[in-house]
Amino acid sequence: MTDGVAAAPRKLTAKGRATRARIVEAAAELVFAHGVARTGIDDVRRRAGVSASQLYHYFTDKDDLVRAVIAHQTDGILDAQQPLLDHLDSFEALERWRDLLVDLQEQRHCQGGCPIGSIAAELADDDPEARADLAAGFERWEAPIRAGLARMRDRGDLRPDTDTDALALALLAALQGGLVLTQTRRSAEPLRTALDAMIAHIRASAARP
Amino acid sequence: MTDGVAAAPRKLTAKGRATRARIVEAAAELVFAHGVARTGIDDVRRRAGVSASQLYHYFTDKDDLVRAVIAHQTDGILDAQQPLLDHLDSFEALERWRDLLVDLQEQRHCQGGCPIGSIAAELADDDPEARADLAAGFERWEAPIRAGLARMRDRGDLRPDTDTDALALALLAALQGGLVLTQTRRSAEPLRTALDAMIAHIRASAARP
DNA sequence: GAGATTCTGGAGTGTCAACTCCAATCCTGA
DNA sequence: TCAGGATTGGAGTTGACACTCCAGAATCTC
Repeated sequence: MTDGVAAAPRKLTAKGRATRARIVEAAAELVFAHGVARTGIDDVRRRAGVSASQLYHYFTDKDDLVRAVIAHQTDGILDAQQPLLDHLDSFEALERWRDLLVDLQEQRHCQGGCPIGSIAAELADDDPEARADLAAGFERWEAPIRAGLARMRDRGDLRPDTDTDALALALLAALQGGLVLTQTRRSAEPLRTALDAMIAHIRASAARP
Repeated sequence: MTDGVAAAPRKLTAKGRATRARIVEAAAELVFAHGVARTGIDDVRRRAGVSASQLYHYFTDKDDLVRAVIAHQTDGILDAQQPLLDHLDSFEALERWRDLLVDLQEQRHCQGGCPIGSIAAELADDDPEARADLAAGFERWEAPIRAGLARMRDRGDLRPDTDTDALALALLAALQGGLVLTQTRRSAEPLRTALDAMIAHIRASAARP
C-alpha cells in the first residue's frame, strides 16, 4: 500500500517459484485467447491447478497478475523471435522474420492478435501502470529492430541519410496493424501485405539498388 | 431466437428513434473510452438518461447493443473522414488525410485507439457475429482507399503494374498499428511515422518520380 | 375521441467474479 | 530435531452486473 512496488514475496522456494510460474503461464494463455476482462481468476486458478489462496499469496490482486502476464508475454515474444530478432540486419533476415510471423499466425488460424498489443488496446486508457509496462515492452521489442536497421545503414547497405529509427517504428506499426486486421479477417493476408510493403519501403533506401 | 436477425422493434416513433439513438451514442462513447467489457449497462443507462426497461426495449441484450455500436462507429469514421476519404486520389489528398488523422489523435491527447479496431482486438476471437460486423466495417473503410489509389493508377499517376489493392490494405494496417502504438506511448509520433512511411512507399510507385 | 400500441419508470432477481480468512501442512536452516 | 516461515485448501463474503417484470403514461391510428 505505502510503496508503489508490487507486493513481492520476500523469499520464494523453488516450489513457490514453480507455482507462481504456473499461474502466470495459465493466466497468459487465457488472456491471449480471451482478453483481460473475460479472463476470470477462477479460470486461471483451475487451469493452473491451484487454490484461490495460493493465487492471492503470489499476487496482490488481478491487476498485479496482469502486470506479471505483460512481462511474461514480452519475454515470450522476444524468445520466440530469437535468434532472428537480434540479427535483423539484412534484407534476407527481414524476410525470414516476416515469414516466421506470418507462419505463426497461420498456425494459429489467425486467432489471437499480438500478445501485448491486444492487452495494450484493452488497458492503455484505463490502467496507467499497465500502459507504462506495455510501452516498455514495445520498446524492448523495437530496440533490436532499430539496432539491426542501424547496422545496415552503418555497414553501407542503406544510404547514410536513412532514418532507421523511423523505419523500425513504422515496421512495428505495420506488424501491429497487420495482426489486428488478420485477426478480424481470419486471413494472414493483411499481415503479409503490411510487412511486405514496409520491407519494400526499407529496400527503397538501399544504397545499391 | 429462431431467426438470426437482431430483434428489431417493428415500428419506431420519432421519439423512440431518438431514444434509441441516444442510447447507442452513449454506449459508443463509453466503449470507445473503456472498451466493451468495462462498459456497464448501468453506465450507458445513466449517460443516456434512460431507464433499464427502455434499454431492453430497444436491444435484446448487451451483445445486440454492441453490434449497434459497431455500426454506429463505422458510420462515424466514414463521416468524420469525408469528403477526403472519397477523393484519396492524389498525394496531396493522402497527406491531408494523414494530417487529419494525426491531428485528431493529438486533440484526444492520444487517448482511445481506433473506434472499431479496439473493439476488434477485444471481441474478434470470442464473438463471431461481432467479428463479421467488424470485418465488414473495415471493408467499408478500405473500399474508398482502394478506389482512390486505383484511380491514381488508371489516371497514370502510379505505374500501371502497381498493386493498389495491396497498398490500400497496407495503408489501413499502418493506420491501425500506428493507433495502437500511439495510444500506448501517448504520443502521435508512431501514427505519423507509420502513415508517412506508407505514403512514401506509395510514392515510390509514382509513374514520374 | 376510443382503442391499440409504443414508450417509460423503478424496484426487483439471480448469478458470477473478485477477494478474504483461518487453519492446516510442508519445507528450510540451525 | 524442531521452531518459524513458506505454502496450501476450501469455505465464506461482498459487491457489481446483466437482465426481468409490471403497471402507468404518452402517442398513434382509425
